[in-house]
Amino acid sequence: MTTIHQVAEAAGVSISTVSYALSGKRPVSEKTRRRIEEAAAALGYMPDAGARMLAGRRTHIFALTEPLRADTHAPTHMAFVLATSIAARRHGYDVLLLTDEQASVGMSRVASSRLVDAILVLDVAPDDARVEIARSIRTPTIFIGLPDDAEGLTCVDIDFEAAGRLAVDRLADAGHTAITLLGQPAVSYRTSNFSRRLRRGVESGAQARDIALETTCSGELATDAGVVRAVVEAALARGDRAFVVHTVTDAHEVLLSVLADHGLRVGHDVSVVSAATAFDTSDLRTPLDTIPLVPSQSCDLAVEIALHRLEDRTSSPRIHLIPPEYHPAGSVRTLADR
Amino acid sequence: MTTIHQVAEAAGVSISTVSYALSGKRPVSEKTRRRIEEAAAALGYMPDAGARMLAGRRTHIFALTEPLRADTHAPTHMAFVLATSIAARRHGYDVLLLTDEQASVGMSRVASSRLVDAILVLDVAPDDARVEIARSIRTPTIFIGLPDDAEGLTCVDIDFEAAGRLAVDRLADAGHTAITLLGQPAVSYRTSNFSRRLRRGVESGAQARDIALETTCSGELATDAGVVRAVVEAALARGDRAFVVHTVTDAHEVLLSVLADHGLRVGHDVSVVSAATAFDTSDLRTPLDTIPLVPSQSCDLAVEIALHRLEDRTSSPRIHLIPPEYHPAGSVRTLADR
DNA sequence: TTGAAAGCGATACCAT
DNA sequence: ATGGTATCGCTTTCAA
Repeated sequence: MTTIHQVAEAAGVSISTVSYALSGKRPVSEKTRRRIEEAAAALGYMPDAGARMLAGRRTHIFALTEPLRADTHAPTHMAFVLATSIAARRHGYDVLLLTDEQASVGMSRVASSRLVDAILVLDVAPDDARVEIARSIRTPTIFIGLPDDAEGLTCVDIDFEAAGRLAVDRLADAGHTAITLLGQPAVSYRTSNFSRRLRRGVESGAQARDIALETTCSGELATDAGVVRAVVEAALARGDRAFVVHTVTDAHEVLLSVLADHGLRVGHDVSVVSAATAFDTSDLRTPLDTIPLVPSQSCDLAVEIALHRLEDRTSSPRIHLIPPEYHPAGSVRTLADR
Repeated sequence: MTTIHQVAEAAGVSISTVSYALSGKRPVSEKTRRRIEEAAAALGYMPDAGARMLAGRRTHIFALTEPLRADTHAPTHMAFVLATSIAARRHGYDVLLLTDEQASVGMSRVASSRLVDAILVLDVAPDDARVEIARSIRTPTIFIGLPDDAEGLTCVDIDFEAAGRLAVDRLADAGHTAITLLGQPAVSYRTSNFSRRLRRGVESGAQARDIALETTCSGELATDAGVVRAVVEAALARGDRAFVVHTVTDAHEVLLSVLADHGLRVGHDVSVVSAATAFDTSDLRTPLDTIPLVPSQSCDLAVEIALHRLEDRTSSPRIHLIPPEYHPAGSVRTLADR
């Protein structure tokens, strides 16, 4: 093992100079800095993590809590974990996993043992148990998602309400007067807040634009092709020609296949907007207008806020809502087609 | 923050006694131990992670490297991460995530900074780049999976070859003389070793039992319902009435639906064994005999081996293959049905 | 611009 | 059975 002493000796300087040269926390003459860097590289020096944690005020580790619920959509979840990890590494941070039902206990543990500098909370439930833990510890905690009671918390999330309104606005602009929301499985409205918020946005958007709205679920526990098919058939029977889709891939395909069965051309006879989807809709048979859910947006911001909180301990909690983006792909009919 | 000194003072003993009492590494009289535990609990004492890492020879952290490839099956992957995390926590260990393409760099980093005591390697590819990294570092590294060249490595995995043979044996015992292996998507045979090993086991089993074998893939890049349907139709046309299924959920459903279309009763007219599946086949319309892939089996063992390696640094690398288990559910025809 | 040295908070050895 | 203390390798103040 190479220590800072050996690097110092090799470079002919003191250990403090080595420390400062490598951390950049104090100006070091160009020449000695190069010597130190060369020595460090030659010896394969890497500061001891434990020593750094003990002496410094940073551990360079974030905890990431993720309560793997049964209804967790694995691919989306993984995308968030990956995005968080990449964002953290970009700032020299590693990610410690706090999985399973022990997430709450784990938070207290890593906080009081000073194992991590901050905690990032994924997959936030409306009445998340981690909320009260977060309030009880001094370790900065950032929620990626919005619980019902966010008092005193720092949260980062997409503005799902705005996303819902945005989707409706586009459809209303295209001249539609009746919209069907093809929503998440019913269980999602019980366990997640983002689905509710999106639905609320769609509802308020419809009200504001005087649109007739039908909101539906894509199944009970999971997305059910039969349910989706029935919902779409009913919508078409009502005369609805505009859909806001907020669910997983499969339902998109069912929707498109039903529309095709009816000989309806997406972007001409009917309009479809896919809202808050984490996957790539360009793989679908018909490209869809999307309001994408980009994990890196939330995760990058969460990491930055965490770091900022470490710099400035006095900065106060806040809710950061990221404005939704609309990505057109021709699936909403234009004025020319009316 | 509570330190060991404060606990010592509160309990009226020295810090070394506190350390020993809490770690149990030295006998401490029943009475003083209770006093110490009470004081620690009252003060909410939790040893400082950095100090422990520096002073002790353990960090109590495992690294878990996972290269999230495009074809990674997210739910299965998550199950392995969860199983590892649970096994680690059971021994007082936390799990540090090493994601993305930087997995190799990350391994060297956490090894030379002594951030972790051992590294667990998930989702092992046949020619995994992490193999050479593992050979170049001193940190004990356990592969959960088997690379082509495992020389000098410690690996834990299900014995997929035995699983393949087992599946064939059961079908042969039931009197079948022709079997179709409904395999993974083609890409899987390029990126994973376990699919190859299972196929090899099926092949050698078929040879040993003098069974006509047809091996197929369930699509090119991903499981493709059309391909699966065609494969099953072809098998039925050939007269095959026995299937070994080794792929994800969807293909199972397609298989069952085709069989139903033909009026074939699973467990009577046809036999089906699902091999090395991580998901719950009892959700299918027809329960299937399975040779389950239980993540906790591999992960628990991997963690135990890692800990053992830390105790006894001289213990030599080894490949640990876990024997497959056969779980009957009535989907293989019995003698009575012939 | 650089160096010396005081901690950081545990563990574990050496005493008693 | 318990206590004193050297030690781990770094960060950071204080001095020069």
